[in-house]
Amino acid sequence: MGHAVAEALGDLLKRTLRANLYQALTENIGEGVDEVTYPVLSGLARTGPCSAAELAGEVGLDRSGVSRRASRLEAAGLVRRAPDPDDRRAVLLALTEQGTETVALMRERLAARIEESLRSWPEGEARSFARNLRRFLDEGPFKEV
Amino acid sequence: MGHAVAEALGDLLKRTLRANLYQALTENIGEGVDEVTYPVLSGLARTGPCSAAELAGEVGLDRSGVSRRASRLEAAGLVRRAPDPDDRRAVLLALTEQGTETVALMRERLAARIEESLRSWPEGEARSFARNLRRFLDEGPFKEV
DNA sequence: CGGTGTTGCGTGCGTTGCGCACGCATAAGG
DNA sequence: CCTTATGCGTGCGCAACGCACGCAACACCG
Repeated sequence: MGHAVAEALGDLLKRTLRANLYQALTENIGEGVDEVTYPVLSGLARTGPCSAAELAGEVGLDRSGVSRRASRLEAAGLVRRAPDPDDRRAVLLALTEQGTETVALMRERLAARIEESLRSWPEGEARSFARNLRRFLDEGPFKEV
Repeated sequence: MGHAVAEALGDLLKRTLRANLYQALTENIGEGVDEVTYPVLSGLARTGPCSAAELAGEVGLDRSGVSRRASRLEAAGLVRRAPDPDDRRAVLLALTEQGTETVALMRERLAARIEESLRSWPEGEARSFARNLRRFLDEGPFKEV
């Protein structure tokens, strides 16, 4: 049982990484966002405005890497650097309106692909799969790893 | 529905990548295998003895990269380079006995972690989750991407 | 109010892995 | 036999990463 899930997860990772899922999703979406910068963009959408250091923890990257990626996104007009009013050292990264739209669009794309492939599933199974996947994430072996 | 799955998948990828799952699994396992070389080792276990070029397609890497990684694994005694008896240009990569044991051990580790976290699930749900995950992979949007 | 340690940020530097392309050895075909 | 194609390893340039430095701004304290 564990083996079956492990095998499937391995395949999932392999395929997503190999195929550069991000690359497919970021195709024709604009100049600044690519498979490299996307995680920062997406992470920023999850966290809301925050510092590069916090975002680094979120996306599992060094602070400097986040900063550099953010610079690219900033140049593309998707991310804005704003001085923290409470601390003049700090810089808050935030999505611009265009950035928000972009990440929404990409999520829409991904969701559409998934929805499409779930369409042929019995309603109940699709629902239980979604629920179980979420549960596996929340309680499973990757909870805190 | 698609959104829920998309969200969960995003989290899954994020966590596995961030946490360097490979790193956790390859801990204390020997000298030559690390999170970089593991995919080659694992891919070789799937394909059986084959050329670096084939393996490259399997793991989604350039042939040269596979060759270099294989060299490391070879130095560690986990992979063996053998001349192809039918074609003296060709080189077949194959797992040594130690390599086979290593990949088996790592899979065991991963499966154990998953098994552990599935233990608290109702038997039927765990089974259906495993089945649906596999099905999602085989029929889903990552089928050929 | 000056001084000292701390925190947050950007960036230079060395390291690492990648893909591309070259050269060499062998196979295949006329 | 000579030409073309195939398979392999490796040098090279590029990109991204983490580390560590320097600078600016806070915080605490005598």
